[in-house]
Amino acid sequence: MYRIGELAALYDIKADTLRFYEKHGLLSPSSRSDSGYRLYNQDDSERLKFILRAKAVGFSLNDIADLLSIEVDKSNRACAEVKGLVDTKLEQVEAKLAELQHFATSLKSLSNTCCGGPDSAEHCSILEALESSDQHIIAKKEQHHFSHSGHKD
Amino acid sequence: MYRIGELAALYDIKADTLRFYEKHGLLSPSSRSDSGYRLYNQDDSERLKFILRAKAVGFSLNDIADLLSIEVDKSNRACAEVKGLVDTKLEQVEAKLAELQHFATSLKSLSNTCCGGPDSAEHCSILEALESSDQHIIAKKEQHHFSHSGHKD
DNA sequence: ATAAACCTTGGAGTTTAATCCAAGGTCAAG
DNA sequence: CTTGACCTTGGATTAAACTCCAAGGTTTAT
Ligand SMILES: [Zn+2]
Ligand SMILES: [Zn+2]
Ligand SMILES: [Zn+2]
Ligand SMILES: [Zn+2]
Repeated sequence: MYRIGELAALYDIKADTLRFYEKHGLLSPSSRSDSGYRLYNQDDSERLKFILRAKAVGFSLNDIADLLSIEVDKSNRACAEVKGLVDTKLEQVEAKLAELQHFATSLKSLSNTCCGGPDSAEHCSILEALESSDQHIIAKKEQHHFSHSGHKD
Repeated sequence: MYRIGELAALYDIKADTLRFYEKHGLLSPSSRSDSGYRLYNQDDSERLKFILRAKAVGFSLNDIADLLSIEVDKSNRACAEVKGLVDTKLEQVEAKLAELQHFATSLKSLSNTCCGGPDSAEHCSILEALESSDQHIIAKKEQHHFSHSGHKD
């Protein structure tokens, strides 16, 4: 059993955040002490881990609440429905994954166009790309800024 | 040349959002009409595309402003420094990518544990996982909820 | 038995990223 | 030459997700 401060410390968040999650129906402590202190058990802790991981990958608390609260109506829902909800989230994750991969590729080629040398960035191809039409340069792979006239690479 | 409403329509955002980005130093129109209307050119449009893509993958506007505004001090910075900043962002993207992949894997095995059938989700393994220690079930791949006693799969 | 370090509640304040509003100026069409 | 769709500014409001505060109760350690 963890008190609120202990659980918060365990995940490096604030106790306030846990109270906030409780108020918004994401995570309630499974019990309270005689004096009213919140007491979280291992299941609560695992649930928090799930919430934080979902949050870390860009789900809103509302998204997460949807996902976690399917169970309220449990007996009136079919497995198909539940699985559908998870699969919808999965599709969203995969879409985000694709975007992120695209962006990583852009950044990688942006990085590749630059010599990374110690001289002035006056004619740095990264800056040239960011100032105006990045797509132009980002689209060309392995360019290694040949156009760089300000200094030798 | 696009007026504010045109550019906004092009990217399916509000004109207000463009004014907001301008106020926060992310994107200024390259010119104004005689009457003071904002006029955006193709470079502005490409820059907006970059901003929106960065935003879509989870960068805050501050992150994006950092990335876009390296150029202010251009001549006093070395290529190494500029490249370093891009590489730092790239590392962040790759970290996020890894988290997202982890999460997708979790969701996939969560989905796999469920039969997806038309019967009551009373004993649905997805719900069982979400109610308590998800990690337990999420860790086991290809489980296909054998423990499902509520109905046949 | 009295600090120090925790916890309780309710409510206010903060940040981010818009989004809306009011009062007015501009422009093309009929 | 007026109507309607657009634009301008500054300022207010929203929503999400915290974060902080005040006034007080509890626990633990000396
Ligand atoms: Zn260089
Ligand atoms: Zn460079
Ligand atoms: Zn089933
Ligand atoms: Zn199921």
